[in-house]
Amino acid sequence: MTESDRLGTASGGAGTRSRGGRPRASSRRTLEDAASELFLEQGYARTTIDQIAQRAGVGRNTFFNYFAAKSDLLWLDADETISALPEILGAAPHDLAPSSALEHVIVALAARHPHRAVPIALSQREPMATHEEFLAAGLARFLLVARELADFLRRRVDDDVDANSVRAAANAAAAAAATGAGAWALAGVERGDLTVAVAAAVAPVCRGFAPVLDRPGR
Amino acid sequence: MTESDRLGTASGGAGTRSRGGRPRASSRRTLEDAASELFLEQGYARTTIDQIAQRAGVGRNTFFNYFAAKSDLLWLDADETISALPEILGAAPHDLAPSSALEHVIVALAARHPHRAVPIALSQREPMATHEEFLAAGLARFLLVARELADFLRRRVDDDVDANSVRAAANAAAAAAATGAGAWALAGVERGDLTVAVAAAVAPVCRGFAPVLDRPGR
DNA sequence: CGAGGTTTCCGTACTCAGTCCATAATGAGT
DNA sequence: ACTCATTATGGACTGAGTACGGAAACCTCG
Repeated sequence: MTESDRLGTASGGAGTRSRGGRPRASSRRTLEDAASELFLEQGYARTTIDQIAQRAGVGRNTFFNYFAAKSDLLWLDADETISALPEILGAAPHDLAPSSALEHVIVALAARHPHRAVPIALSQREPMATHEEFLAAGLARFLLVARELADFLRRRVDDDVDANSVRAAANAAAAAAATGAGAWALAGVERGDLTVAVAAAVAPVCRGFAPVLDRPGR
Repeated sequence: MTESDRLGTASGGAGTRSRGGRPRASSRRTLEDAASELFLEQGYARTTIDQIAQRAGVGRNTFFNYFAAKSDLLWLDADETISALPEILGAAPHDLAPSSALEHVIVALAARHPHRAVPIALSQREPMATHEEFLAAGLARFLLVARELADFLRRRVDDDVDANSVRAAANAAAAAAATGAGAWALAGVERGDLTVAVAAAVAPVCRGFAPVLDRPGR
């Protein structure tokens, strides 16, 4: 159950198998491994889904049974981390002001990320089209995180706080976090700690939104 | 020259025609109009590039001569506004602190946008895939704006300010602006002023980054 | 006027991601 | 054994984006 429900994935995780039905073969990991190998050998752009499925010894349609798009393969590690966000949101201490809680959960999420997991698309020379595809797929992750952050904030904030301000805070903080994470990922082999990069980027945003979010009345 | 160079567009504007060569037919506007009609009639998803080209009385390849992707048609108005950003950056008063200048230029850009121009993809019921395609294409615009803002900031900021902080500020401010613009676009027929929506979203970010950006030394 | 040169236009053909559908396989529950 | 739910698989299809080659239109220089 480590890999709860993925993103656009057609319910890739076998978390909630009600009962019955043909059991999933272990195709998911096989597909991931085949894709990783091929990406290292030929790069992402020059690897087709047919090749991945063929090397995994599986039909082409089975690929789409596990992944909604080819670009999902570029975000496997990030998805793993992101899937822990709800748990982190639930465990956030209640004595923090909303702006501080926002900063806290983002840093906690970054701390959860395995240190070596940097997307394949960045560690290899890829054509520009691949880079754009990578970013577009990342946008979906960004929006998912930002939505969860906004919901989290909305629950913690006084009722008279503008809903648009809440979303602006969540999106701006998420963008700052993404910037920090991007800088971390693009740094050389001796990149520092992801947590500090993210924290440094997010802190100013949360400070700026503190007057807006933290108990404007009372 | 109103429409300088577009985004991925294969140099759509006839701004820098060195000399010679077959003159462009007036295909660009014809294609835009044909696309608008078809989008209203059938929606974006159910409209193929073949149909657009055919209605415009033009070959299919000519379409890609003017637009790099189908999704570019969803951002024509926004691109028009964004193309004014360099001019706005150049005209920003020099007596402003960097964080205030950042806020100023973003609001000025929003003020430049025509009040009625809201993307077609939002004013019509479209399948989710279209929405995602729309957002992915918007990401390219976002990154373009954020990069220009970061360059602008880097020029205005003291040398000892961390480059990553500069990019975080630019990205967070751009994300806040995009959030405000999105809320504005999604609001009903009686949406208020884009400028105030963007200003309200961006102001806290700039306030938060002020201690980081504005003369840390001296 | 003609000869390059350059750019746009157009048709054709191709690759490949993603969708749809019908069918078989595999197990659980009864 | 029978049903039901789920997965696996194969085949066919759509449509975006690319590549290439050649024709048309206009320029400038001789």
